[in-house]
Amino acid sequence: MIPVMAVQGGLRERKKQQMRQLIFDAAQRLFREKGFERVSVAEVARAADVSEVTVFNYFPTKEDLFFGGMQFFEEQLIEAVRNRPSGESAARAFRRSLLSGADRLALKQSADAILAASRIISVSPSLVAREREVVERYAVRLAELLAEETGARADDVEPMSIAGALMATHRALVAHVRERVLRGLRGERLADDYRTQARRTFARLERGLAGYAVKP
Amino acid sequence: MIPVMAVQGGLRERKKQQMRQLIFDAAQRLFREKGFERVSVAEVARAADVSEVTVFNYFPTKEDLFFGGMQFFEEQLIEAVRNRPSGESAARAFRRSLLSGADRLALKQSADAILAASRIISVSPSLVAREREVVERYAVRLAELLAEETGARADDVEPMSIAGALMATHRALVAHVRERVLRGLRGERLADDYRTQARRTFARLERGLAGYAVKP
DNA sequence: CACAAACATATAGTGACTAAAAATATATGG
DNA sequence: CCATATATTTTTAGTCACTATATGTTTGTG
Repeated sequence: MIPVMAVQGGLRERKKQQMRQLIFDAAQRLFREKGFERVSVAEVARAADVSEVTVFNYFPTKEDLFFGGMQFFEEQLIEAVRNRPSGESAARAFRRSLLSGADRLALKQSADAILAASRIISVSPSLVAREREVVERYAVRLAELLAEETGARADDVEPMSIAGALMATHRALVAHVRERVLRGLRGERLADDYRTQARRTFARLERGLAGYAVKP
Repeated sequence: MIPVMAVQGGLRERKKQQMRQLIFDAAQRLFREKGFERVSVAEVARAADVSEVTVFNYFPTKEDLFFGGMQFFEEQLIEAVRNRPSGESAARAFRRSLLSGADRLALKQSADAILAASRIISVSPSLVAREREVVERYAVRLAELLAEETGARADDVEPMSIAGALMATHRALVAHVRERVLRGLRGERLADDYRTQARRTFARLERGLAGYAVKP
């Protein structure tokens, strides 16, 4: 007998979604109250009124309880490069995608969300490590895309080097914004600061490092 | 009473060195035999005939048992940038330091060491994570150096972006070499391949990304 | 040799994560 | 509507990295 694909509106499927949401919400609340490291998975399980094993059933690692189904911004960056108009370089598309996020940065709710997340992430080695891992995965994907488009050989270093450089720049910008938000910068001034930094850094990358930090 | 700095040749100090070496050697042997994940710290302790707590006394994490007191190559990269001759850019110094390691790569013992290490690291998520962490630490240090030299403001993105780009390139080269070594490439052909890749990638970084992957 | 400091060990515990089996809920064919 | 297959949850038991604490042991010093 062929197993039927779970019906969208089936009770079982709905309960699963609810259960997942229930556990996730409980976890998020606890993390915001006490920080990531000071909440145990057992505690999350108790708060959601399920067994510890069930938590691991929905979220394979504790870090997943924090990042949840978060849509990573890096996804957009890759899509922007993939769908760039002809005549545009990969770096320019990457830059464009980064800058297109600047407007949202001015919103109060964006800054608040960044603030809340930064506070929790920055003091947790395992969350910081997870972020690094995620960025690296996207760097590899971007490198694959670049390799394909430029017709580079599968083991050429150039695509990965450039993908890594672009992702490193993205990360540096994220770190910068977090720092600024933690220091209270908000609204248009935050967005402007971000745009300025992004433009300056990309100007350097696009123009090349040959002229950077030449010893006098 | 002022505590006297431990005498170099004191018995206590010597025993400590020996103990450390004993534990480290036992760990290395086991890792090479069975891989990193399939060796427990308790196992290392038994092999070295010490208590588990003592192992953690000398090596705060299991990963330290693998990397030990390894002198990270990244240290040299930063020193090369710091001590570069006048007229030379940071990227050029970085490149020079990377290329200066090419000769050693041709040595059989280098390739063997790389092979052994790659095999163990690549299949261990925690060792891979540790490597990422180490590289990031050095990227931050390099960024600090660049910021100081260029007189950038403490929170400017540019230095971290460029340091990240350089370190990403270094990592891409390392990944490439490991791949090649795993596939059996050795000696001068390995070194030549490395040099070629390094030169090509740096040519791109130095010339700038504006002309890279421009969509037709 | 006596005594203080450094060091090793035993013991007990926390917390993330896994394997396996039993219990419970849901879907489905008749 | 019921019987049964299937999915999901829970219980239980365990592994492993790592920590805290108390206690024993060794080494340097006056």
